[in-house]
Amino acid sequence: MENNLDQFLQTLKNNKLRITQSRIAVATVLFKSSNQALTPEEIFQKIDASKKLHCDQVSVYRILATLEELSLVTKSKFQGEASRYMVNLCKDKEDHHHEHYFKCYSCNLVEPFKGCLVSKKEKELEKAGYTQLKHHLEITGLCPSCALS
Amino acid sequence: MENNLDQFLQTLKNNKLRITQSRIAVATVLFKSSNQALTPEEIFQKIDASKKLHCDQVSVYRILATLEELSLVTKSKFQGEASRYMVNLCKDKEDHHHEHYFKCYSCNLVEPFKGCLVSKKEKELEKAGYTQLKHHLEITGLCPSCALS
DNA sequence: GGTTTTATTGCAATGAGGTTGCAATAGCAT
DNA sequence: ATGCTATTGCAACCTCATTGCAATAAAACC
Repeated sequence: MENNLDQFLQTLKNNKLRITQSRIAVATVLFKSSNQALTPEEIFQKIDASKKLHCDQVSVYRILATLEELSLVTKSKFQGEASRYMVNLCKDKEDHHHEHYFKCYSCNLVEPFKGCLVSKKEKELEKAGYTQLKHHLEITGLCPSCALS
Repeated sequence: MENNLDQFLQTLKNNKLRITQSRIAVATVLFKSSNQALTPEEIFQKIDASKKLHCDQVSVYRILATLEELSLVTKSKFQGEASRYMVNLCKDKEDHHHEHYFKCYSCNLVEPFKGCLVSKKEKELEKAGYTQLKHHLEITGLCPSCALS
């Protein structure tokens, strides 16, 4: 994990961004919970609880925006809820450009799934004259382990 | 259109709800712009501009929620924007339970499209143990007429 | 190592979009 | 015309997020 974190921070340097205590703290929290997608609030709480550093919640928002631009984290958004962020563990950026996520409403598990369900429909629409199409898909429900209990 | 409005209001009565000036005003605005999907704010502005009635914005929210429950209006929601509402002109409720909408980011045209793109994926997920699946899909872009200009 | 430069941060304020509690009002059944 | 109660208006509050600006800290330079 340290290696991953170091690599993560190195990417900041490579993009001429500073390695600050706040950025280290956000990254560390994300790596420690790399199996979950966390909200800015949750990340802020974890940093605050550690008492190692004071980091404003606004800074968490700004840091996450920066990390997302560098594709170091992926953001998932579900209706009526705060956005959630995870470290982007996949090296291959292209391949990892997931667009769709499932979220369990019980345990908040977020998982991306590959293959775009909408691209076919988009091609149809393009033939009909629509342009600059974008889409956003959310699937929610109970994940297999929550479904059992 | 008057007939439609009367029918619309009759549905309220049939559900033991009162036909109030505010509800008439909201319904009238929706019928007058039945080719557009309006935000609560826009509906409020239009009522206010007519100066025929004072109707609080909170009431517009509440009225729209009521109308949606009765399937008299359909709601469409796009990321980072206010919800939009249109009169549900289709009589067949089942058939008209569209889930997906396209929205033009230039003219704000909203149009539903039939056929669920996600149901196949959902069946796969159900086989894998996921339950109580719901989804939300948004497509945005330029509609054919905005794409030309 | 000390100084300078400027990217980043903290703080306070603001914004959008929406909800809630409660007293006052207006539908409508009788 | 009266009474019951569903609706409304108002004020307050909520969540999630963004912005402006002065203070601070990273890191490049000497």
